[in-house]
Amino acid sequence: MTRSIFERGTQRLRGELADILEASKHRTALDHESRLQGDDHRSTRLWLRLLTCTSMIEQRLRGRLREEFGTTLPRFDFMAQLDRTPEGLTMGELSQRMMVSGGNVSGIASQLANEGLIDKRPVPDNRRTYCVTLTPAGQKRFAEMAQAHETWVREMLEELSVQEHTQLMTLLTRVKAGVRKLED
Amino acid sequence: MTRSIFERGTQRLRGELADILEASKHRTALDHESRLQGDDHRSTRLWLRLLTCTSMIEQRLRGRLREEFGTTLPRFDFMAQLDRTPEGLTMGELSQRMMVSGGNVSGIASQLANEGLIDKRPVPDNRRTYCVTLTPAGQKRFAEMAQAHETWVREMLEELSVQEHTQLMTLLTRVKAGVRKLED
DNA sequence: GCAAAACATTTTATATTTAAAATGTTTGTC
DNA sequence: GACAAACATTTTAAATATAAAATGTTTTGC
Repeated sequence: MTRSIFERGTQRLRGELADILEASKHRTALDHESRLQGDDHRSTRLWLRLLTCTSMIEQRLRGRLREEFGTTLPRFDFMAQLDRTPEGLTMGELSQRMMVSGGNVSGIASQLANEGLIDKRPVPDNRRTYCVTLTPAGQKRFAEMAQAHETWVREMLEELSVQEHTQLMTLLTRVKAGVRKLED
Repeated sequence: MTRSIFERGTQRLRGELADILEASKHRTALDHESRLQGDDHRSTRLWLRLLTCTSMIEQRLRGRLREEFGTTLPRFDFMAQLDRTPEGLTMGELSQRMMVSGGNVSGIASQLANEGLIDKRPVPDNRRTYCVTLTPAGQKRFAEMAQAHETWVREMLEELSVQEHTQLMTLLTRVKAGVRKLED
């Protein structure tokens, strides 16, 4: 594999890069990566690219969910987790899986409970925890949304070939493992 | 830094089975992907993997910025964008680059202005816009944070080889382009 | 010129999110 | 059994986020 032009490190190539970035400003939309400096480390570049991709997809999904189902991404995520586990989840498990704080889950749960989309019943042998499940109405509602959601996601990622999907998945597995390793 | 499950010691006196279950829980931590069903499309799997990676990195950075600099990710992002462009940015440009709403940028800007970290001065030939720049104090503060920030990001992504970095970057370029194409 | 449209920003109202404190509950130790 | 520690959850306060309305300003089309 040949070294990237960014690593040859001559002043001239730096200048060329600056020109390319400058020129592309006019046709390229602005995003998180616009904050990059010429001397930023490739890890920073990669992180901002990752953040940009996720933000773009997230905003598109959020808009669609609001327009077509009058709901939000976190509420959809909450219901998706429950749909996956019909036997129910505790608030703590939901918090962990959704990767948000416990207080956040509490708030969303009381909303969904008020709307009759989820059930929250005490567990006999542990009065600290609740078992949260989708109600039949919640299951029905989620099924409709899930289908649309999958269509939207496919639409956004269908540019990639099956092989590229696999490659990207593999690389993200490595990222995930690397970050997880730091969490102990 | 949270201690591992194995070091907590309070629940050690359970059966062998419990330990095995506990151990396997630790191996595969829960996250967004836990909601996946066997029949979910690979695009959905990829999206959730992407979301998980971004969330993990985001949470780590947020915690560090709070602990070590008493600030937040959006404020850091705001300052990073300004540091990139010493000639200044308008509120609208900041909103676009940070990929958040205009009202949001307004709020963060007035905070940072109150703290003397940014300057917001009117532009002579267009009274609708402001030119926002870092003050010298803001530049100094940002420089300290940026160095730490880069270290944290490198730490999280250093598992990947240079080649993997490049591959991942390339694939995310394709994702970005694919999503952008839908935005009109 | 002049009205209408487009623009840049702020304000408003509401919802989301986090960290941390508060509230009960269960477990471990002696 | 007593009691401290760990636990699961909710509540609180502050920050962040959005969408939409409001406020000025500039541009456009006639």
